[in-house]
Amino acid sequence: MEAGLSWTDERVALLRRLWEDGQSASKIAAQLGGVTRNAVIGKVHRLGLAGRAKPGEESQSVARVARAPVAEIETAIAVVETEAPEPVAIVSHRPVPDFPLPLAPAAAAPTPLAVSQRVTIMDLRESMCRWPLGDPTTPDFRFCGARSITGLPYCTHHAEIAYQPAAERKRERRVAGFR
DNA sequence: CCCTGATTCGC
DNA sequence: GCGAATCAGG
Repeated sequence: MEAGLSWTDERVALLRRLWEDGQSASKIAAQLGGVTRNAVIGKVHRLGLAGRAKPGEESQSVARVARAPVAEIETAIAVVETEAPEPVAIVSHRPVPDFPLPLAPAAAAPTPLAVSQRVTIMDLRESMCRWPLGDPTTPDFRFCGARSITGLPYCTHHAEIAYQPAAERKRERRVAGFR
């Protein structure tokens, strides 16, 4: 689904705005969705607007130093609602509720980690837990953000919830009354 | 190791 | 035109 992502006028416009706004290529790619930072950089060059922020000089549009990150979050949300590309696809692939399940796994030790960093998609990086917290359609939507297990999209805590043994699920399903 | 942009080059 | 791979750097 949504395989036809390309540089439409809208996407190019957004790219221009964000790039000139000082966003890094990777962040722009995340907001656009469906493209990598390389693609963004490549496009930026083709558009002939490479190289902003010279290390030695600059400071002329420092007026917008404190931009509200809200706009960025909104764009991210818009993407979630419409195409839901790579970076945010995980929001829907998990049929598990976003609250701790009431089952007691033998040693009920929920893993003592620095839980709840709560980050926006802007601060979410590849090595961070992508467990969604809250409503993706509201500005307060966050991701867990804790250190994720290498190779997995979740931290140890959320991985336990996400990847439950088949046996556990069967039991739950029966309890839930299915079939 | 995390990240950044720049460039090349096969498609 | 596009973007993965690669390069160069912080």
